[in-house]
Amino acid sequence: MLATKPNKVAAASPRLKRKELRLHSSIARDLGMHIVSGHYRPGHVLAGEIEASGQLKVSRSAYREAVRMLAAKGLVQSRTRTGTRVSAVEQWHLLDPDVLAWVFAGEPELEVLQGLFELRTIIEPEAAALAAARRNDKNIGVMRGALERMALHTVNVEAGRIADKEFHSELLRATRNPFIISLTNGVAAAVHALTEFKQRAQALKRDPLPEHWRVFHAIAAGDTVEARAAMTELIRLAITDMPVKRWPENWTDSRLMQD
Amino acid sequence: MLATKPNKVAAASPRLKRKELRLHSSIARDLGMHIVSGHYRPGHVLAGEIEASGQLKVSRSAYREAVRMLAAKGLVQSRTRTGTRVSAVEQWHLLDPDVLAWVFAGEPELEVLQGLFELRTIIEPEAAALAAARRNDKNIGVMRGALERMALHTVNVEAGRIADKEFHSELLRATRNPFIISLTNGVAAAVHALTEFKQRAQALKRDPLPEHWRVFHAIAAGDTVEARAAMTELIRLAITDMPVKRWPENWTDSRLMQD
DNA sequence: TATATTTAAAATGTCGGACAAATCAAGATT
DNA sequence: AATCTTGATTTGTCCGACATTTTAAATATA
Repeated sequence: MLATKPNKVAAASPRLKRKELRLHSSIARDLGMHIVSGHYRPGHVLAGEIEASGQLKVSRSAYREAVRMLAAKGLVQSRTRTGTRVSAVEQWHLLDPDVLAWVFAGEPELEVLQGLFELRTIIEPEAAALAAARRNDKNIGVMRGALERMALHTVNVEAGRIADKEFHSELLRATRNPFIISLTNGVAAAVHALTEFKQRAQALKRDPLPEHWRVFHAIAAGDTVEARAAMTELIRLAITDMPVKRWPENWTDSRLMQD
Repeated sequence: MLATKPNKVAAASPRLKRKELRLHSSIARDLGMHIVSGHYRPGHVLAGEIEASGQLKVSRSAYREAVRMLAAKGLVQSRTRTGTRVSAVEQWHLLDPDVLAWVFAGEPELEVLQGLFELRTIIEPEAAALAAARRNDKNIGVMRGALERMALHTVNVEAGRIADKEFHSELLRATRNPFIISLTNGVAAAVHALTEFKQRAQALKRDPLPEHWRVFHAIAAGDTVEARAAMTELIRLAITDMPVKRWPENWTDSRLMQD
């Protein structure tokens, strides 16, 4: 502990690896992933603080702080004497960026995939229309830059996927609607994980750039109608790109363009 | 503090008053409301844990757990040596039920009101259409019951507002989309606080029941087109009911029915 | 026997103090 | 001038104790 001051050899250390989470955060992440993955089901009562923290070899304080974080995200609920139990799925804050990322870190179930695309189909075309009406020059610049980097790297590598994420984030930011912007972080995280998931299954054959540029040009031109249509098409193509054998029933019909 | 063991006299105490939050939760609530209300602005560094917990007369542990909860909701970020600072608004999880409730507990700013209605205008008509396509008998029963209680109490009293909230919650639940359902708790909390806000300003003159029944009947009949239209109208009326002097510019035009 | 009351237990909640780790700023060294 | 060292400050972690709440068992009571 003493006299072993680490010398400064590895100064330019490659700390790009991971975020180096604090203890309580990494406990929350592990526990959270176990919960959303179904390992701990709703209604399940976690081990008591003493036992759980003992098994994890951490202090009760750190463990409690982790549980507080999960409770803040609606995943668990603590009561005296009863213990800490996993909440019903309806209580989960599924749009929380962390929760969403945890959900899509594993192999998301078909219904979940479908649910996310459904939400995107509802939100993003209207968001694109709003963005077309309210974007400023900075928004346009960031979006163009993101697309150029996306073209440079392709979405088959991490840098390209990050650019993709930034494009969508900046688009939502251009709506000037704080609630829609708040969806950004969550949905962006999910889409990011999702693209990774797609990549795991198979390299993307089709080039997704053209539909992105179409959305961009519509927004840059301030054409709300075209922006809405372009975004609808972009999401439709993204759905077809998913390595899913068969979407349930007549899914896309039952919802879109009913009128 | 000592030797004053409270006897069990007030056994049947009227604890219906409040939820009797735990210490850490009430600290988080107070701090959170100060943050979202603008009392602590983004970038502001909170007092150190020792000082802050000392001023609040609570232990450092309880204070830290409160901060963890706020961090889980994206309101603050803690770093060693730097301290705990209020995050940028874009980082806030505005759709978190607690955060949303805190925002609308005060006098929400016009832009925020506008943002929420904008989101509802986008989401809820499509949600109503989905609900019409996927609702089951239980959904219909709950929604009918909620509307009947709403008619009985009117939205000018708490019981009526709760019924209103349940109607919208059950509607979103009927979409069978977990992400949309997750919006439930948040949006419902906001609408609830909002109706209270409206009530504070003036008792509602117009009876909101007819448009609710129209949505209900459309969903019960499985008519997606009518459900979408009815919900659009319901929200439009809700907007006109808001005690707002003047909505910014040509707000509703710039967005809806552009095509 | 059935009911009500009391008692005991078990879990989270709160407290206080101590030390560790990280990080920034200023000072010392080369 | 640049680098290294040192120190100070703040959050992070650990530990141990007690309080509070709630459930369940035990006991007394009708």
